[in-house]
Amino acid sequence: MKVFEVVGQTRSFTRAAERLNLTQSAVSRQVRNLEDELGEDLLIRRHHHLELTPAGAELLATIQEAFHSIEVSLRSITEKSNQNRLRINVPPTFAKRWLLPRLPRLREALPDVDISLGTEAADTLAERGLLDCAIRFGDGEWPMLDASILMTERHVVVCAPSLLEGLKIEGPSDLQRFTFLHVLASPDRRYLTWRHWLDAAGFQDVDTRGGLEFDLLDLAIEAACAGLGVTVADRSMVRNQLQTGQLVQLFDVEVEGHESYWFVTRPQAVNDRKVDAFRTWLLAEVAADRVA
Amino acid sequence: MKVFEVVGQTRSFTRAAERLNLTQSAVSRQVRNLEDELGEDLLIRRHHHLELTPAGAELLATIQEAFHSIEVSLRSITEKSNQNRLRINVPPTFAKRWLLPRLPRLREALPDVDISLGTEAADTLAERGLLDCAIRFGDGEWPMLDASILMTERHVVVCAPSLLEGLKIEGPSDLQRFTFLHVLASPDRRYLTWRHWLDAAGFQDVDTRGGLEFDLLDLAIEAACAGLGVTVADRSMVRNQLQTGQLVQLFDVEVEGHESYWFVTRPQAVNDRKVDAFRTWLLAEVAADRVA
DNA sequence: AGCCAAGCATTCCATTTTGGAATGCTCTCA
DNA sequence: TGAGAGCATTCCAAAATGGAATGCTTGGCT
Repeated sequence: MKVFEVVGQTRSFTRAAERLNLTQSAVSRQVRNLEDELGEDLLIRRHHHLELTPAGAELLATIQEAFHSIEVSLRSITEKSNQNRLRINVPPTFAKRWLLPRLPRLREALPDVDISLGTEAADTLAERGLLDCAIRFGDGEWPMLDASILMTERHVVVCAPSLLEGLKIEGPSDLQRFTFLHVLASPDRRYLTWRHWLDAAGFQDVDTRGGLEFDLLDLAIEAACAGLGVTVADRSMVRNQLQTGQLVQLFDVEVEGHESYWFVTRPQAVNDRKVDAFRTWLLAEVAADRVA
Repeated sequence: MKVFEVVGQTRSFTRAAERLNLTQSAVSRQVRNLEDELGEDLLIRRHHHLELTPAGAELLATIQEAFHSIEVSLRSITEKSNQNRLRINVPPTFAKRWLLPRLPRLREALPDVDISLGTEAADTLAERGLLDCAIRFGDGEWPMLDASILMTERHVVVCAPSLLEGLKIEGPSDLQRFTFLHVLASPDRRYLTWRHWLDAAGFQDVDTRGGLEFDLLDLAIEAACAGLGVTVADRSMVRNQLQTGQLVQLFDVEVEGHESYWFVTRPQAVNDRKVDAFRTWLLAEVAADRVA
C-alpha cells in the first residue's frame, strides 16, 4: 500500500524501489499483489513510463491523503513537546552564509517557532513527512511540490585582499596568475560558473583547468578567505565577507546564473501556520536584501 | 496500526483479538510495538478496561478516518460496477415481513440504487466497512454508531382462523387451551413478550411454560399461520397476514414493547447519497404505516 | 530491419515479521 | 484472602517480505 503510493508518485518501479530502500523486484510484487487483491489493474505498464488507470489514480489520491494525515498525527505525538517546531532543510552554503547570520532576526520575527535546520544536499521533502519545508537550489521544477523563488544567484569573483598586495589586476592575464577555486557538481564534474563568468567578462583564453576543487561552495569561499585563490561565488553568499573586508571583489562583472534558490513545500502545507509564517519572513528578507 | 484501531474501538485486547481473528498475545505485542515506536503510551491499562491517553485518542480518530477513506476507495474499486449498490443488514424477521413486501416500492423510489440485503443476527456495521447501513432491533444505544428510530414494536396475539372454529375466546382460560409459540432471545432464554402481553391484558395465572420455541419470530409466525398455536407478534410483522385473513387477532390488546427497530449508520455515512436516500424512504414508509 | 538498453516480471531462497500456545503477573471483587 | 479476568511475556512456528539473478518485452536508434 505504502509501496503503491510511492510508485504512483515516482511513476516508476525502479525509482520507487530506490526511495523505499527496496529492490525493484520487491516493489513489482507488492504492486502486483495489491492489484490481484483488488482484481483490478492500477497501473498501465508502458515502456519507459507507467500510467495510472482511473482506479489507480483515485486510490492514489485517497492513500496519499490518508497516509499524510496519519503521518502528521504520528509526528505530533512523537514530538508533542515540539508542536511548534519547524523542520527545514537548506543547502549547506545557503544555510551557513545566508540563513545562519539571519537566525537572530528570524527568532525575533517568529519567537514561538523552534527551528530544526538540516543541510542535506538532497532533502526528503517529497518522500517523507519529516520536513515541513525546504530551500532548494535549482530551476524550481520539482514534481508534486510547490516552489516560490527567493533569489537568483549572481556570480562575482572574489579573493582575499592579501593576495592583491602590490598587484594591479586589470585583465585576463592578471587573473591567470591566481589559483582558481572550483566547486564540484559531482565528484568528476565542476559547476561551470567560472566558464560563465569569464564569458560574460569577455575574457578569452583563460586556462581554468588547474586549481583546487571543493564539493561545497562554502569550502571554496573559506579557501578564498584563507588566501588560497580566487573563486566565483554568489554575491549573497559573500556579502558579509565583502563588507568586513575579508574578501574583495575583482572586476566589476556580475553574472546572473540560470539557477535560483527556492522555497519549497508540499502542497498540503498551505494551511500550516508555521510554514506560512516562515515563507512570509523569507520573502521579506530577500526583498530587503535586494534593496540593500 | 489496524490492530490499534480495533483495540481503540473495543477497549479490550481480548475482544480486539477476537474481532481480528488473532490471539490476545499478538494484539498485545502489536500495540506495545506501536507505543515503543512512538515513545509514547497510547493506552492506560486499567484492570478490566482500557483507557485511551490523549495521544491515543487523537491517533485513533485520525486512523479511523484514514482507514475508512481508504476502505471506501478500495471498495469502490473492487466493485466499481456496483458504485450504486447499497449494502444493508436487516434483522431476519423485519427483512421478510416488512422490508421484502416493500421492496418493489423501494425500487420504484430509488430506481438507480441496487440493494444487497443481508439478514445476519449480528451485523458488522461497526467493525468492517462492508455494510453501508443496517436496521437493528434494540434500544438505540450502540457505541460509535448513529441510530434513528423507525418503529417501536406493538405486540398483539394472533393465530390461524382455523384454530378458532366453533370456539368463543373471551378470557384467560380460553387462551390456556392453545399451544403457545415462543421466541428465544438465546438458546436457553425466551423473550418475555408473552409475559408482558398477559400482564397488560390483565390475565393472571396463565401458564406459559409449555409450547413451542423458535429462534426467530418469523418462524413463530409461520407456525401460527400453519395453525400450530398462538403467538405474540409485532403488529407490523403480521399486518399482511391479518389483512388477508391468514391470521386473526385475539383480544383487542396491543402492548408497546420497550425495544424498537432503528436505522443505524456509521457517523461517516452522513454524506453518502444512497444511505441518505434510503433513510428518507424508510422514514416515509414507517410514517405511512402509522397513518394506515 | 535488427540490435540495444531500459525497465518491469519472475523465480528461488534468505531474512524478517508476525502469530499462536502456554504461562506468568497483577489488580479487582466477593 | 482467594478466584478470576485480563494484559504481559516467552518461545517457537509460520507466513510475509525482501534480495539477487535472470528473463522478457518494447521503444528508440542506427
